[in-house]
Amino acid sequence: MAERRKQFPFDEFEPKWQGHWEENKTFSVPNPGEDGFDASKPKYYVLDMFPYPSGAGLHVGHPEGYTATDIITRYKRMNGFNVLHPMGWDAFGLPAEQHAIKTGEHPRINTENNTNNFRRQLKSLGFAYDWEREINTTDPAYVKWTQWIFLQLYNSYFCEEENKAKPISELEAKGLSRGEIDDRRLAYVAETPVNWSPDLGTVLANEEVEEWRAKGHTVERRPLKQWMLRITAYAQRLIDELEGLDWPNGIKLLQTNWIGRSEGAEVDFTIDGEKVTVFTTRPDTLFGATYMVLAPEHPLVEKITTDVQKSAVEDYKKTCAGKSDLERTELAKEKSGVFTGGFAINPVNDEKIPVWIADYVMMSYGTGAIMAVPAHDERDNEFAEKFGIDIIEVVQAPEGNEDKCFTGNGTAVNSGFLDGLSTPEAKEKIAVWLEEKGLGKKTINFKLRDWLFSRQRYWGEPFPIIWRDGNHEAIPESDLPLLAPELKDYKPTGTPEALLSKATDWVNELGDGIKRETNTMPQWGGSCWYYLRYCDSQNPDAPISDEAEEYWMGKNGNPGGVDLYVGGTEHAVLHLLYARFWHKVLFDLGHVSTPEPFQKLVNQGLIMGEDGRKMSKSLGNVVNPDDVVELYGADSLRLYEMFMGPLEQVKPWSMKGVEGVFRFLARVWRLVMDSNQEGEWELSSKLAEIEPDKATNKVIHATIKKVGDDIDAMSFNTGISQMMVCTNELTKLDQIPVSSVVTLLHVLNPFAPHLTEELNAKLAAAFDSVSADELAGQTWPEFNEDCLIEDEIEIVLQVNGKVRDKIMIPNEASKEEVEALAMESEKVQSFIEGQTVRKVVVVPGRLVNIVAN
RNA sequence: GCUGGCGUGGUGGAAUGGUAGACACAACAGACUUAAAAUCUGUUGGCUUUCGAGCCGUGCGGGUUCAAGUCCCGCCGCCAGUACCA
Repeated sequence: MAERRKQFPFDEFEPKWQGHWEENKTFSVPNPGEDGFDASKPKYYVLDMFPYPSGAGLHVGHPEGYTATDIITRYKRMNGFNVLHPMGWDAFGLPAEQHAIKTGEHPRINTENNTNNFRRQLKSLGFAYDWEREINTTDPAYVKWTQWIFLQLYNSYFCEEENKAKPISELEAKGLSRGEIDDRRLAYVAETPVNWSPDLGTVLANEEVEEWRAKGHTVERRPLKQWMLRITAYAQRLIDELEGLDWPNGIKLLQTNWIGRSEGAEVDFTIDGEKVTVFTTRPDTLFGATYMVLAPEHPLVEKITTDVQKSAVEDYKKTCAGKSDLERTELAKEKSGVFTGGFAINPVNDEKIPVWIADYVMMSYGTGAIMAVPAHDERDNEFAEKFGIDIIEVVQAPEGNEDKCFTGNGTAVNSGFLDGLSTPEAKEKIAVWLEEKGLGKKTINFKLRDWLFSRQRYWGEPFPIIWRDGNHEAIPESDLPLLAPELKDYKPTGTPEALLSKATDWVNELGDGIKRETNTMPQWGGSCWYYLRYCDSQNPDAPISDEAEEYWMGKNGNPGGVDLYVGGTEHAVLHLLYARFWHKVLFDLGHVSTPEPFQKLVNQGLIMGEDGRKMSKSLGNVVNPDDVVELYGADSLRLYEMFMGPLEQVKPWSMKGVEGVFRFLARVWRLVMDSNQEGEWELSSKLAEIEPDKATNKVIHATIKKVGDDIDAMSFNTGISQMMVCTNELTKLDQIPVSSVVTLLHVLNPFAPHLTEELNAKLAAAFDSVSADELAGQTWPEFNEDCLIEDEIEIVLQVNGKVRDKIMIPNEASKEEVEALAMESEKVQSFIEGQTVRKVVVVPGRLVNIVAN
């Protein structure tokens, strides 16, 4: 295959057209108020998840989603939309910093090299991006606004009454103290146990821990003072407002579960006169609580532990503290715990129940304390059996249920005043009772934790914050962007001290005992709002102008601004949740006009290696897009990625499959071009400016319709197969109507833009009837329903559901006529001979089913 | 364990409840060629066949329907996410 003869000169015309598009800024789209802006056109915003420009370059997975959005972009343009289709770089991040640690080189250098390579690769695929809007999260001009948004968070609080963020100045006006105000900011400082990775030299968000552990780094927990973002304030809205979005149900569910709302009640127990509140979703089982468990880190543990138990409790706490979360889960098979020696009073019956500590109770969820009901909770059951604690049944299972530990809804028993009530009724009654007695109340708990937002690395946005007398303060907006100083080396400090603390001059440059904050923001910062910046990427005065925001993210009745967002499932939770959170804050503060960022979301499926396994360097099954472009051209790569199967599906790569679509494109080429004696390409002699016959017209119009519908439905693979059918039909003709070929080129253009532009230009040069305008600027061909109507149609004849014959009947035949014609069929007759016809079902235009026995 | 998703030829896949396997890959046969590549044409789910055709077939078992790959119930298998969330 090394010396394959090129079946069409893609290596000549692809770079030519790419250069043409670049020079002419074909896909640049002006903003409202700019030259050439056409306000009469509706907008369509198609967004790709922007890549992290890694050293490995583009992977074949990238062009999968990018080609899909590119097809939509070109199709929408041809259908009269102003289409915003931008690209940029999520360029902060650990790999660049790891590289800097190794080489001593500033991470910016490596990042720039990688970015240049990515840009070259994307341009070689002919994507219709508006490169004028290109952004890079590490650009000072971009960092400035990321920091600006952080300050919006810093200067806001969440107003419970109005369920929205409001300016912190309102609290100042109310005369709240500094401490009270700082406690309510959406961006705040807290001392919390964090995931510290000594070899990465940074802390990680809970959500990131697994990823870096998998890469072989160690992560341990330790308490540290960190910047947090109050995402929990938005938990309910983040669930509720998923409703109006056109997202895959699986992703909505994933987010909902991640936020993890659960309804229940808080109940106050007392231990030695000390109040301990537990959270439970089953207050109806309160009479069955036979022990209590506190998280090992619970502040009350020390107080209630008896002298006898002291050393056992201390030992247990030590073991837990030493365990990472991972180890804690790995050991989850076996319950462990220690009795504190203390007892709690159950408020419903004044029973004394033992208080234990166990690592199956988390300090970070609920109140860090539970009432254990071993009869109706599997974990408590396992624990109670192991340690010989009483198990009292308080919910009677419905008839027939044999579960050893019944956790469903039933009827309350052994529960005093609750006896005989159904579980929901009992929950209601006990809640009222608790509230009346001042012993508890209904509550809602979320799994979602506040977002740990600081990192100790270098290659990220510094916080625009200074410390004065132990208090934090925002730096003035006019001082943005605040850029990190140059460092002599990028090695981790080995302590949780941030890397920027090495730059002592910078830290202290403001004098007067003022110190700069030395933490930096995580990579999420830049990626949380990049879709907004694209709308107005060069604006020096604001992250986005109101006018641009209203047009591109605009109010068209949808809650989400971006019309279509395509990317991998790996961002199903974190990125999408974080971006939604920021967007909502900006919405509350009046900076954006929609409550949600992304209206429609599509996840492309992973592309596996040819061996069916995940592509990886170590398996040697990675496909480099550059190689594919070299051998078969960009159009072939684009078309193949769309032809492999449904976009959302996981599917294996096949070089043979690439050859298949390459052959198809070669057939399209040969519809127009022929090689002469000298082996040069010349216009095909079969082309003629003739009216297409009925059959040709039918396939052409069927193709216009099917391809258009399939692009709308993002069923690209079936659209391509229709174009293959169409091409095969045209190839068979002795005389090929030029108009039909031109139509085919129009519908193929979004998929294979280079080839179609080249052929269209060649046809335009030879035939007056062909417009010399670029296809990219032309409109989508009109589809004529009449062309699909046949005089005669084929009808399937079934007897008892089995196909027995096919007949041609006039298109306009009535139901009765169709039935009569069906009964005349000899084959039908032979199958119903001697039987009684019970029923005849006629499906117009399709089939007749005769039921007989 | 829980929550999603998926099971269709040798392969990727196609089928508003209405002809299962479109389109493509691979394979085989033929044409062109000294030959190969490329290209073009044909065959290609299984079984039976008197070559007319017949029977079976969408993971397994049931059901609804004139009609089920598609809808419902119960299993089995694979993939992904998640992990003691009280």
